[in-house]
Amino acid sequence: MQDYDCLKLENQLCFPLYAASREILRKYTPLLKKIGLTYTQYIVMMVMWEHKTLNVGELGKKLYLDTGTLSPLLKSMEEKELLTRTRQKGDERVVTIEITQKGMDLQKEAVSVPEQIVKCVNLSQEEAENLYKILYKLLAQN
Amino acid sequence: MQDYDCLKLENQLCFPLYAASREILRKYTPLLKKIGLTYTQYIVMMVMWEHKTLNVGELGKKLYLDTGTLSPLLKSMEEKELLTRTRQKGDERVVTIEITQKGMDLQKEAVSVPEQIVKCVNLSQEEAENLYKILYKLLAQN
DNA sequence: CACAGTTAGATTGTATACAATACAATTCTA
DNA sequence: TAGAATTGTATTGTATACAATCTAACTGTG
Repeated sequence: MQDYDCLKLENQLCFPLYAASREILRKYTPLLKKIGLTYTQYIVMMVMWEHKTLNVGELGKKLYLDTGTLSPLLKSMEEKELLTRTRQKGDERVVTIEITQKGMDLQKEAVSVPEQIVKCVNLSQEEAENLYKILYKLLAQN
Repeated sequence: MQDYDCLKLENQLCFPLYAASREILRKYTPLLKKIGLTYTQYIVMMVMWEHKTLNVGELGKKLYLDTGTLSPLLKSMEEKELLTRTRQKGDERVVTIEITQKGMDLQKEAVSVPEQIVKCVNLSQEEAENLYKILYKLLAQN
């Protein structure tokens, strides 16, 4: 006689993590659409706004994304002239990503996005900090 | 002179949520592959193991998934004979999902999955409970 | 220097997600 | 009760994710 409680949805920690992630993402989508970005493109831009130039591997490490996701994503963002892709002299295996002026200009339009998200996520300061800490602890285990 | 700190990746709450969700999912994938399931199919099975029969709408509400995801998913699970789909008599719009014997049998093989996941997620009891509570608070805001 | 091993990205194949739209069945209402 | 809304699913189109595989470039070694 086996106990299957561990297989109940409500006893899973992964499920609310997965569901909450998608719910929040769904809130971003319409806001980001106004400035012509998807969520994944948005987090790439956040890194690029801060660092200006980075190679594909470094970007992947920061975003926890592999090249199967990044390669086509970066290609399409290059077509939209948000960034450029150049093979690195000295080591042709490495592709350097650099933000363009057009990409930098987009930052001004993006500031309102986090502001609007905060409004519809009602966590106390303490809960938010706690969540942040625990999630980064999870991420550090890789 | 604008302050763009709110657009730094490290100041986002959504990003670690999104990244941690994918990291955990990545840990499930190889384990679930052994019993022939993907993660999304697994959470459908968790609901079906508990409820045996449910319609598409109810399932979507429990899993926070829309029909665009569920329809093809349930169809492929029917082909694998894990469940059946039947139009409801009395209201032909409703599709009733019912778990099959083969689907029920899979539960025995699945119990080891959460056990193995727990081993590679190192949170204290308190952190886990806290995370659980905050995530469900987020989910309740929809 | 030849070449095995490694590394950085790109490609392919499979499986989601979800917005937007479509559609058929049901219910409401003038 | 006929037509208008509503409801429950399905379909289409777009954009990821990631495992697995591939390929070109680089590196270390005898």
